[in-house]
Amino acid sequence: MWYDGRQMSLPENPRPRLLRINEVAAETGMTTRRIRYYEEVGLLEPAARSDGDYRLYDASDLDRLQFIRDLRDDAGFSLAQIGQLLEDEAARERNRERLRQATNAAERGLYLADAQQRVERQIALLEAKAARLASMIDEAQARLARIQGHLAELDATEPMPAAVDTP
Amino acid sequence: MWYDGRQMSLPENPRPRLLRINEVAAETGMTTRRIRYYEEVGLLEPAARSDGDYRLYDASDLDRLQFIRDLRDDAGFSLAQIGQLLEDEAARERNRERLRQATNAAERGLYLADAQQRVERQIALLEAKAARLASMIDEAQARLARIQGHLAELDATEPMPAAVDTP
DNA sequence: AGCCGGCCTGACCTTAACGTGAACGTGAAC
DNA sequence: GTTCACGTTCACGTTAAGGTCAGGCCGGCT
Repeated sequence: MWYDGRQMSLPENPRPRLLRINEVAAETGMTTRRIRYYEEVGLLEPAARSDGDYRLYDASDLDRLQFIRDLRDDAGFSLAQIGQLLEDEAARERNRERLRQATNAAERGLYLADAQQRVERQIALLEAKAARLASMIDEAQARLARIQGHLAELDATEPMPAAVDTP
Repeated sequence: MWYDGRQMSLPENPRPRLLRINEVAAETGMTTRRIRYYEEVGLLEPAARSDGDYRLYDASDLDRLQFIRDLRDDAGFSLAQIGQLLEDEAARERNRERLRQATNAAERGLYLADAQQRVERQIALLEAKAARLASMIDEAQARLARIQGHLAELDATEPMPAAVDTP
């Protein structure tokens, strides 16, 4: 990649530091297979490929992978749902490019408005899930209260539930 | 609320009205196969079997099924995790029996204390999940804020994003 | 007694989400 | 230039969570 010293002219590059799949796996705690699988089902495309077709990931790919894992493990979404949440990878690629050479402000505005919509949808879905969870917690607490009520009732009529010990 | 078929003590039996699997399926919106599968993996045992080996479910079974579905669909737990949450079915059966002939108050107290512990564990797990979800929502809102910040920045330097129309 | 739909078990089929090689190319080191 | 760990694709295996018959009993009605 760099041995060909040419190109990437312009005012000094911030050295993107692309990672190969094994490093990504180490950093995210996922297996390489899993990362490739996510690509296979369209969840993320590596930022680039090396000369010899190695996958090369950048920081945004790492973030995306973490996000996918959170959505799966914490929020419990299926990969299909996650795919919908993240919208299609093609659009992301287009946007990535569009932003990179964000020639004018209008284009940037379009991209940002799009991103805003997506994030808003994500938040809505997450909040819906959180609401359902909250109501489950409410129910559980109601059950707990009833149980504790019964216990109190017992304690009132009985002297001791014989739990500590009586020599 | 689901595992205590208590009350109904003494005077006149309220005719338990047991349901066959198809009725349960209709009421819960699940398939019969699914209900049998949950039994197969130890999530719930029907309250009884008929003379000819038909599964017969009572109200507490219905509640438990609903609870299982909530845990799966809303909270996103796997059936294995749900199994752990609900503790083993054998214990439940023992408790059901223990309670039915709740001879003395001390026994009732033991049962209730056990139930209390279980519900407390359930609540803890649900709240942990809710917390993770909440932090994901926070992150998403942070992203949203950043995007909106960029948009505001654009609006400030640019006259119009050309969205309304200019004749 | 016969009917017929519901129920039973058992067996195989399916899909999602990976795991586990096989066979072969890469690339930085020695 | 050979080595050897790492990478690639392709293919088949596996587990969870059911779906879908098949063949054979119930059971309520006539």
